[in-house]
Amino acid sequence: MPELPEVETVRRGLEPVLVDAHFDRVEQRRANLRFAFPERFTERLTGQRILSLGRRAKYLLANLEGGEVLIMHLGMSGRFVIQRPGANAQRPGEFLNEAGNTSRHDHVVFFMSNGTTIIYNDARRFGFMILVDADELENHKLIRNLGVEPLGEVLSPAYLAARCVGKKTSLKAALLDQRIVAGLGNIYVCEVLYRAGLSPKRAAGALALASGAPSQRVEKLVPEIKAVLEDAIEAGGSTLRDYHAPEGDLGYFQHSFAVYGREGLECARAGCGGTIRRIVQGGRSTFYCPKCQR
DNA sequence: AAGAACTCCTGTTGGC
DNA sequence: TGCCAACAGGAGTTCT
Repeated sequence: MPELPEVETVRRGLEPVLVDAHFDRVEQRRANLRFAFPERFTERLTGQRILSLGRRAKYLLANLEGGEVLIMHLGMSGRFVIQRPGANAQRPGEFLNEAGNTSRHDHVVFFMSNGTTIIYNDARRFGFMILVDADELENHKLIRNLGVEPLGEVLSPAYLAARCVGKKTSLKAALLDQRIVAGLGNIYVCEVLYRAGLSPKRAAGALALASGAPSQRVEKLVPEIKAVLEDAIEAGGSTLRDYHAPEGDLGYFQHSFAVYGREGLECARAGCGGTIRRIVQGGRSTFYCPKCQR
């Protein structure tokens, strides 16, 4: 499901109900998601107070008072649902499928000391939760190879050019590579390349000059990465199929897509007149305008 | 060693 | 209407 803007929206939704609360009880309803749950997962959480809820790339990081960090990843279909104390126990209608029930995909339930119940639901089970010592977090194999946060100062044209020098892989694949820029996913890469006027098929190495210095292309690209993500966060992320923020709110950035999901439609760029195409790169859909993205 | 292909899993959708 | 292949916001692992 979620790329950086959706994960950040989820983080902001969970923060007020998680931070400073304790886990009164944790229900773990299966042995694994994408990975096995940690040993004694529920025992290690129970009674712990959450000091803060952070985000790195598409990972949510709950810092626990006892010194461990609960790392949560939503995969493709993971989501959190918050039930307020005293609220009708009925799940929000938006979440009900034709059978009137999605509870078979409710894999983890947090019962918090402030009375809220937080349900982790994940139909495809590509998400996961693990626990690591706070001191080990930066060295953890899932974290240590992540590239820069796209919204931080560190992502500059010079950085991206340096990371792409000599790369023969496509610009699309390079931007999806979490080791280079951490947090972009399939939708936002398409949107970024459109805004920057760059073909997704172009070699990533074209972002650097022969000297390794940033090219004009990357000077254009980097500000668009930041702008698209900021716009999407501002909009509460994108709602496709079944994505919801934890309170059930819908994001609305999907109404701003210029290319994603728009195959066959006319390019919206003034004076372009091209037609949006869908191609497959690395087994995933890429949407772009062949006329104005070069 | 880079880059591409394959894999995990379930639900929805679109074409016949 | 029903059936079934294609596709879905991710990314670790395995190949070439």
